[in-house]
Amino acid sequence: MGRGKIEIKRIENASNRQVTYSKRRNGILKKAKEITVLCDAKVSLIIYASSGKMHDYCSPSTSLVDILEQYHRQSGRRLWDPKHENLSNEIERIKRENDRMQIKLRHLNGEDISSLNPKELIALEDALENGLVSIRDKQSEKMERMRKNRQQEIARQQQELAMENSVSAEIDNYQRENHHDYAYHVQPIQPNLQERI
Amino acid sequence: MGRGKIEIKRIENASNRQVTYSKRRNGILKKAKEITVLCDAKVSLIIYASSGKMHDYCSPSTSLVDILEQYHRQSGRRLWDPKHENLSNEIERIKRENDRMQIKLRHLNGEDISSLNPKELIALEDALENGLVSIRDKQSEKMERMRKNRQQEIARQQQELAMENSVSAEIDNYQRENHHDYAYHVQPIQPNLQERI
DNA sequence: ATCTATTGATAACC
DNA sequence: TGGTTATCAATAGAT
Repeated sequence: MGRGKIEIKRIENASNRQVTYSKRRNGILKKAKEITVLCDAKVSLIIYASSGKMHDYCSPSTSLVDILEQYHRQSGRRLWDPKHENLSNEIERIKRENDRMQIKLRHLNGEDISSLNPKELIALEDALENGLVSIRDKQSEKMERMRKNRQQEIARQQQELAMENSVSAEIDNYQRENHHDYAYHVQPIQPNLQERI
Repeated sequence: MGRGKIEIKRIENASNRQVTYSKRRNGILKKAKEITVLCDAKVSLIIYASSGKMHDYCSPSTSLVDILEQYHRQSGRRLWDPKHENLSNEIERIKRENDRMQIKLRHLNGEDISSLNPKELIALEDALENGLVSIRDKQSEKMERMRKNRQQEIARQQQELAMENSVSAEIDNYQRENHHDYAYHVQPIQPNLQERI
């Protein structure tokens, strides 16, 4: 229906396709609304453009969930049971992994180890020892680093002090050598200059 | 469209309504199919007559589940029943627990411990030490038990042997004291009785 | 978006 | 239901 007849096959021109999509989509939505009003029908309509944009209609007085539940009952088709099953399996898988880890943790805490054979006990002992060793290594490494930093800081402070002392000494020298009379007047005003710095 | 224009409102005549429903339903289904072909659209359409009879269409190359999942993602509306949500929450919960345990295990192995503060490191060290201590305790306890069992077994065997010896001795005595003549006849028939017991 | 010639859908009828 | 047809509605192509 239009200026010319068209074949029902994919419209190759993308822009034409988009225009047609938009017009027909509105048409279908309108028809859906009409049939619900005219005939007391319940309609659920979901349309996706190839772009991914979605439009939907659901007759008033119901919800998509209702309609899908009815669909589920009437068609016998399982819409979300497969998903349920997947989720359940996933839960089982994770729970098993959980249990394994829990047992491992308990063993590492020295609990429930009666069931272990001697070989397993030795492996467990080794694991604990290795853990302990690497933690102590890291700790002493850290200590060492801190000690070094502290040492460097002390050295730095000492150097700073030495530098300051030498500057004071130079000032003293300068004053003694070049300004005997002047220094004589000044000193009482700042009696312990070198000790204060 | 038809011999006369109609108002879009519920058709009161039930039979007319049914006819119109049937015709329009086919119309919508046809339009749905057309738009999927013409425009690469994905369509899910479910229609219920007021009688309860259902008709549906879903564009090929997808399934209703796919479309509903996409709907779920895009609209954010919850289609899945609470059961689903519960399962999802359960999975999240278990996964979090899993992660926590995984981290703990790695820490106990001495891995990824750079992020721990000194207090945590000390706690970890203590935990490892406690584990080690209790495992070694259990091991030595087992050893002790085995040693004791062995000792008891030896004692039991010794006692048994002593008992056997004393029985032999008694038989010898008996024979010597009460049946000198008889024993003299019998002995050749059962020559080594005391050794066999 | 809007227009409109044309096709397509369908209301009334059988 | 299923078919016919006069009429209305949707829309293809153009602007």
